[in-house]
Amino acid sequence: MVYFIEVAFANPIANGVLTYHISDDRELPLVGARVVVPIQHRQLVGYVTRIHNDTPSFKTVELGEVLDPTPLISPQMFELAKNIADSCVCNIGEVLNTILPSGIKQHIIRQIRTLPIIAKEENLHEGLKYLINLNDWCNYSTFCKNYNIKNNQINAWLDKGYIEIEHCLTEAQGPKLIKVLKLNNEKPIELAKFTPKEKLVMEALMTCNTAPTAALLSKKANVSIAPINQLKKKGYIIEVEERIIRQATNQEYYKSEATPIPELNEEQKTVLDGIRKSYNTDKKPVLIRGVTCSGKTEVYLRWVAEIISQNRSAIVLVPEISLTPQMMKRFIDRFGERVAILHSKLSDGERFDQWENIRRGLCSVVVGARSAVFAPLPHLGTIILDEEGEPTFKQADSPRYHAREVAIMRCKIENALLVMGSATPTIDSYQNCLNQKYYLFEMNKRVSNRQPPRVQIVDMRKELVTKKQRSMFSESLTTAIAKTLAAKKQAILYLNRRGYSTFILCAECGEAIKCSKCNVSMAYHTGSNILRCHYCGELQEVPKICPKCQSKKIKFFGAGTQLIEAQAKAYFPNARIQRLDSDVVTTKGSMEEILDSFGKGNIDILIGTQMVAKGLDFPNVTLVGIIAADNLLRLPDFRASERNFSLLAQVAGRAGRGDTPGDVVLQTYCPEHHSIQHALTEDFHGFYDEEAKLRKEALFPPFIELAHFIISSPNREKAMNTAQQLYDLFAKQPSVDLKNLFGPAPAALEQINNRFRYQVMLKMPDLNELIKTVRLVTDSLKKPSDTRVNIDINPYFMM
DNA sequence: AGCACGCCGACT
DNA sequence: GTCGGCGTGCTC
Repeated sequence: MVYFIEVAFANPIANGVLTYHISDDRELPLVGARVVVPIQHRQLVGYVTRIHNDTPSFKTVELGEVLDPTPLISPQMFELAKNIADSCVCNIGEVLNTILPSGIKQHIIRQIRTLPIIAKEENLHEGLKYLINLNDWCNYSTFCKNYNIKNNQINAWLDKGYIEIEHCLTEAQGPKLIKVLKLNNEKPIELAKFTPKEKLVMEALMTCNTAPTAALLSKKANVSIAPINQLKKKGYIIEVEERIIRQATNQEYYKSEATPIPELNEEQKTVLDGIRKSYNTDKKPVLIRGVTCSGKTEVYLRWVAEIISQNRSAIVLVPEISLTPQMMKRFIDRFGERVAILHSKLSDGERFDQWENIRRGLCSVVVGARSAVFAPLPHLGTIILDEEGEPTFKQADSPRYHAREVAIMRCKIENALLVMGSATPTIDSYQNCLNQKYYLFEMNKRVSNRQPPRVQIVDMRKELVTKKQRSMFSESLTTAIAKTLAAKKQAILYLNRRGYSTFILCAECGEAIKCSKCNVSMAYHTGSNILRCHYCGELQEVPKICPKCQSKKIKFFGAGTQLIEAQAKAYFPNARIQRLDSDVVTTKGSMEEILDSFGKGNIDILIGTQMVAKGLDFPNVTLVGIIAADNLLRLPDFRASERNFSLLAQVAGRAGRGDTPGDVVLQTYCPEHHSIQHALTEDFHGFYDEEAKLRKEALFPPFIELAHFIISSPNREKAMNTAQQLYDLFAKQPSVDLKNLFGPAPAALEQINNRFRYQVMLKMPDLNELIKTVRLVTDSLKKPSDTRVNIDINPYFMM
């Protein structure tokens, strides 16, 4: 019997899968295993997606090496990957590639070297001379690039037999090994034969509890490395390789202080009962809507403890792990070494180690950001999704999955329960509660009956008229800060920087300095005194004269956190002010350091972006100032109101977590907006009713299913034509209602990284029907190879 | 006519 | 992604 193996790749090649055969003397690989396969005259790593014996209509090639005798992807995870590929309308190879940590993945590289025959030749190419001199394998692509060698040149050399090319697998990150020293038990010790230094070394080694490295031992014995090497040579000491697990968490910061487990209040008990009931019956997802401070985290902790006691495991998904170190701390305090942390700042090696430990069942709890939903835990019992509405749970590039939807699918496959929580659930999830797809529990009481903060709205339009100045601090905010400082309390100033960062403008012609590739204003960074594009990362020096009108009147404008910081320092020269944003937090530790220092009261005013909004709990903070409460609303996005409401509620929740009630000063140019009005009182239901009505009228999710397409190309014509073609194909579909098909139109960001972008949008009442139609149409779309079509089903970012 | 370059599309 | 094929356009 001849078997055929279907293989998928990380980049969508051909129609997603290619078919190979395997000779009958070879063992069949398992589905999900990685394999090396020849593709034209190259080799590529792919994933086995199907094994069958229906002879295909085309000629097949023999399958290459099987990399994983036991697949890293379990059958359940493979099933999950299939579901994701289906619901995101993407290639399963892309999904499998996303599921595996990058540290584990090898890839194929090509190498080149010269053959002996070449010695007879004269007038050799510089590149060949280099290779002869090197007399070893050399990386193919670097070689071609360095000497600007074209493909036909390589082929000519191959024909003449000058060179040869080989494909080989790179090393995976693998476990980290260190060399440690041990006594050789087979060789009896004769003290008389040792020199004095050697004696010191042996004594030191014998007092070690764990095998030391050579460096450690030399330090301990207070000798140089030389006597150690001598002892190794004589055979008294042997060197062995030992695997170490890289330390992924900052132990110092997370060291527990053994806080007693708090009693649950009635509300918390009710919620926990509800979770338990769903788990023991139909396992419908549970949504906890709990106001800030209502004690959701304690409910999670108790629930996870119950799951662990049943010998099952838990995944806890939090927005972005670095944003909520306090949440991590609480899980580590409660569950200690059984907790694995997965976050974006792990190196490939650290990630590999964590992943491997998880897969072996050494951890019962995984806390992590979006991609932790793929953590390979055996016996999964529950997934917890905290802050369900956070946009970071949606992946921005392919596969454009939402962690919530993946969690739902995974729980179904593994017979586990999804528990979601949020102070401000998305309209989508709340609607699902109303439709009985989720169970809803509400927590309206604040733990230990803390008072909600007093909120004051400042209409910045009036402020501008009366004060006629461009300060970002209103009268009310300045007064409130002064009062807070006088009372020796702390303040947080929050700024949503998006679309509002500092940029540079010519006062003469009004032209902003724009990125040459993306056509957006470049952001100005005070520290490095340089301009940077937020979309492609391009750097540029601040020009002395305007590139358009040659005027020298270049002016700084806008209000990033840096400007706020500068203004705050001017207003309050005696206050200790610290900025906390992604520019400051570049190293692993500094976020924790800043928060630590803030917690200890060494900072009076903390100024920041999103980072200060999430889950921070500092009792001494009595004032929160929101600099511009309506920034988000200017984005072309149907979820903007929802996000704004949620952000404001969260930021406001930072005030008054101690015994004194807090104050919130909210500065805005549109105080009447419903997202701002309801945020005042944390009135989710009021907001929900209004927003749901608006969404229903405008026909946006969750009242319809939406597919969004970005068509991009370096060539404007091609992007436009492909977008038009896509529109026309949809228009021809009987299932498509023309009044629910939009575009083609220029995308909100028309040009990014030298690519022109157009968009098309399609709405349909039924999700499965939508996915089917999108798959059908995009498969039949003929497009130039440099033109890309990004598909996003129920998008979160429509830029 | 001969060659260089760039675009297109097939790859199992 | 990557290479070969082929069409276009320029030069001798």
